[in-house]
Amino acid sequence: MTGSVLRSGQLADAAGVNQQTLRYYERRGLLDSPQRSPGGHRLYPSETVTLLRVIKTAQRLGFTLNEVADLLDAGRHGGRSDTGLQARAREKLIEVEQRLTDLTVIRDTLRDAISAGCDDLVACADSACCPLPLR
Amino acid sequence: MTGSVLRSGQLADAAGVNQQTLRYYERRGLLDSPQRSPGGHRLYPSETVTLLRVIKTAQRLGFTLNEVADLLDAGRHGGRSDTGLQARAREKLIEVEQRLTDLTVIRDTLRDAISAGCDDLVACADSACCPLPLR
DNA sequence: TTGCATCTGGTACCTGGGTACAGGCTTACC
DNA sequence: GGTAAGCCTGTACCCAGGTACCAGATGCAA
Repeated sequence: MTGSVLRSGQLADAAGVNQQTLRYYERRGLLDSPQRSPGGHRLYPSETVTLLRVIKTAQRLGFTLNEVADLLDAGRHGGRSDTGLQARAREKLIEVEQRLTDLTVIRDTLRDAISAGCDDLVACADSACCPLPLR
Repeated sequence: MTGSVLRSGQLADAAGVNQQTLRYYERRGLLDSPQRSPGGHRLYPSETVTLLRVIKTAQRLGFTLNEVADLLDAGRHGGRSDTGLQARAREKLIEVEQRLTDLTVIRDTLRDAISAGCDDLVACADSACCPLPLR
């Protein structure tokens, strides 16, 4: 069932990814070098579609491609929990929470600037009542 | 009081910015080309320190340098409110709120993955009970 | 066998926000 | 007027995550 083979265009279509991106991921170590046809064309096992979905999911969770590559490696040769997904997800969660905090401050500041009626940054810098944190 | 003149190194120090960044901002249109000494050295009016603070503040609020440049231009030749800070801050607020929503989903997903004990992305992709949105 | 779609490697380019370096000129201070 | 610090231009490079283009080779069906 999963034994079929895909050419790069088919894989790209199936995974919703640009064909160049496949070669890029191969260079980055996210995809193994696939089998080749006698003429040199790449032949991917169909599981690669799943792998690409995994990569895209991890990216959406905020992992960089380097981190995704590490994560896949850790999975491949059964690293224990200090390098596995659990530990890394915990670290990433902390990063995401920090970013949420920062963005919340930014949102509140924008709201303050809007309700204070600020309409010119340079003028605000001279005004004592502007809510913007002009350092 | 504000009539003094700064050389680029002094301005960079006063504003907490790299000296190359000043030239970069000049190229990008954020800073006007300053006066020059007879030998060609840049001489900035001391108000430029304030301007740099304004730029840094706008950046912290999530505006790109292009947007900051527009914002400064709008302030300079008194554009009315469809191009002023008010309108742009409202647009930026919407972007920031969207980003907050996205990041909240990401945070919740990370938390789910952690509490479900996921430790291998590829294995999770085959498991029906994994909470990760492997599309 | 012809003809078109697809694929190849290599290289260059993109956005965004800078930073680094080289080789030469200017300025400031003693 | 010597010397050291500071500044000049131009160019190249960095990060991340791709995308675009090229000429030439392959794959596949009729």
